[in-house]
Amino acid sequence: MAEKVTIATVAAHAQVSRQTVSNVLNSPHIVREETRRRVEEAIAALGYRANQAARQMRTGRSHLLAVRIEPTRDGINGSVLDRFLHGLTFAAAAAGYRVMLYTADGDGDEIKTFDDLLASYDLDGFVLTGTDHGDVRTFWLAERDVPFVTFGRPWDAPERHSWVDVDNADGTAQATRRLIETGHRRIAFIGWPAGSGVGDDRRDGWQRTMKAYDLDPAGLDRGASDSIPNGAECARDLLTMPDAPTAFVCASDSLALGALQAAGGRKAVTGFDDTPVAQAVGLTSVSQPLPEAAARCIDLLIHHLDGSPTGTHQVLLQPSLVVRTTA
Amino acid sequence: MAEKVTIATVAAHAQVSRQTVSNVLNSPHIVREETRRRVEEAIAALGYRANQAARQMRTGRSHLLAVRIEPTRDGINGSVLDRFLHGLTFAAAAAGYRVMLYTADGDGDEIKTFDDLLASYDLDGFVLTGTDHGDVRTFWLAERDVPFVTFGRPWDAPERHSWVDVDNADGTAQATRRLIETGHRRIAFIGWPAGSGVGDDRRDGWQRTMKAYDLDPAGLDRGASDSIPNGAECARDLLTMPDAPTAFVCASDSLALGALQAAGGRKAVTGFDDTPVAQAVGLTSVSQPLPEAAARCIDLLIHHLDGSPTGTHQVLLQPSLVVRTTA
DNA sequence: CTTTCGACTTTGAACGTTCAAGACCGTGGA
DNA sequence: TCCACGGTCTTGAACGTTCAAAGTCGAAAG
Repeated sequence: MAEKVTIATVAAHAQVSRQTVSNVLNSPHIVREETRRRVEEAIAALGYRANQAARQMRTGRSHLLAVRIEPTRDGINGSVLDRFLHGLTFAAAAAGYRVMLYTADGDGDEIKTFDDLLASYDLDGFVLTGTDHGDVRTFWLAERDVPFVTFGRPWDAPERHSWVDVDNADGTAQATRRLIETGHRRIAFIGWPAGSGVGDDRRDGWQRTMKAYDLDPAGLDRGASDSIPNGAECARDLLTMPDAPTAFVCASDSLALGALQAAGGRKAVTGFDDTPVAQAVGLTSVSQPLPEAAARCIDLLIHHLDGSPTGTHQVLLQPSLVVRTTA
Repeated sequence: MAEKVTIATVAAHAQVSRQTVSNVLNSPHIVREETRRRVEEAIAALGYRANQAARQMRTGRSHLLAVRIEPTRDGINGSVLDRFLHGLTFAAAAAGYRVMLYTADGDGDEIKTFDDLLASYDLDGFVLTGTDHGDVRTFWLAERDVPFVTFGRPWDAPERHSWVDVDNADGTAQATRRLIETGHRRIAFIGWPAGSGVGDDRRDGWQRTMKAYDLDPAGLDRGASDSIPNGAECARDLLTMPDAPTAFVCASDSLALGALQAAGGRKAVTGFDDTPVAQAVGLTSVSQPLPEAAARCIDLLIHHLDGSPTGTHQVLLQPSLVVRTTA
């Protein structure tokens, strides 16, 4: 059908050389006004679009970013990634970049994939989600000067690399404050076992808020791995206390759902992540600004790519409490 | 750090020409056994990986596939796409392809994106999800001989292009059969308004099964757009009937959740899609084999790319009923 | 002994772009 | 008048790969 339109086609049509067309695209200021207009008209008339592969060969820049897509971890929280991905793709497109997906089985496999993607496709950068303590992946990438941004901060050394994160403590603080303001005094926290950065942060938010209101959090704290049954068990355990809690702040919607089941709907419960499940059952939950987080990730990444490679940058976003029927 | 390893590096190391290395990679059979081994050793020793951009320039094949990522439609069903995407990425990687994401606002915008992706990145093919009746996108792609596969069949002309789909009717049939076998006789269907291929198909499965067991489906059928409140309203409406239903087969987990709320847990309910919400609340639901569907999409697409371009192929997969506490 | 053939390998060119360097041209200072 | 200069544009080369065509060599055929 349409013959392939290359820079040469445009050049011929506008009566200039290849390089001038290239200049119009990449350094418009060095081209004379009138020439530039003529070339731009030719580009529009012919529907020319630069071939990325050829450009990449010369410049070494692919305009491709990679993100890992994980096999829906626990079913409930999976859709967080979904929304984040959409935001990334959208923001990347606006900046002239495209998002490529990859899968991996564990960190070791992921590093092998990094290597492969970099060698084969010359990827410009990575967005990592779900970073661990002392994440090997970040060291591998940093060592090779591969630009990357993580969604989730490195808890051991906040300034080691650029990241975007949501203020988890503020999320549970908001939830706790809301419960206190609606009259609750005995407010329990159901979270994950101590040791995970995110989990500890969410616990902190609850604890600090309790203390700020002169409420004693002692004994009202439980930890278990993320699942509905575990949430239910923790809640049941808390309810057998002498001075049993009247409300539960939970570190995830899964745990919250368990608490909700155990409490039979008679207690106030808040979750975290505002997953579709929360929307479905009317669970009050802390919502992360995912589209904005994604956009900031792209911002930071592109800043690394285009701008000065000086230093790292951090962005901390505030979550918001979505109040529904359970609190 | 590591100097760039090109085909020339490998050639020098193995004492052969560039072309021989290329042949080892692309047509090993025309290279002498011993030479091939030597080249392969050099490749391994140097960690060589073909540069896709350069390869693409010569061959016109990018080894890139594109999928649209949508802004989580209704919140509940969103995660279906998530799981499908993971399957696609995984299957594509196994076949030497990578998956690129794009977003679009409506079909018109999507076509503009097609154009852009094809011109800029030389995409090899597309996977489309959620096709409508007489989908403009499929015509546009077919007209330009761009390989594509849809997940979801074209209801007006099943053989117009290649597709992979799940047998929706079989899903609701399984659900209905299960309810009948557990003693229910008055089984209602809550679906979408007539006119959508998928929705009609799901209704058919229920209706046919009812008739197969000599049960009269008349009057037991409701339609509303997908949401929890709508599901609840349909269920309430059905429950006011003289000979009220004891069970509800629903076309989605959202509707099922509504029915569940309206029926107060006293009636049997089945949903569709086995979303995280269903898992969370114990809803019996029809599960689509998403990883397999994704793999088959990739199969078909690659068959179009590598093999003979003769004709189209169709794959219909069977869903399975995940029995939980609600039925 | 020469020719032909086949198996294998190499060479030059090309894909579409941008970099580096050079060419052109009119202006202004010496 | 001549030259240097800055602004503008053009030319050749290169990125890493594969295609097309040509080269090499030993063995079989004439």
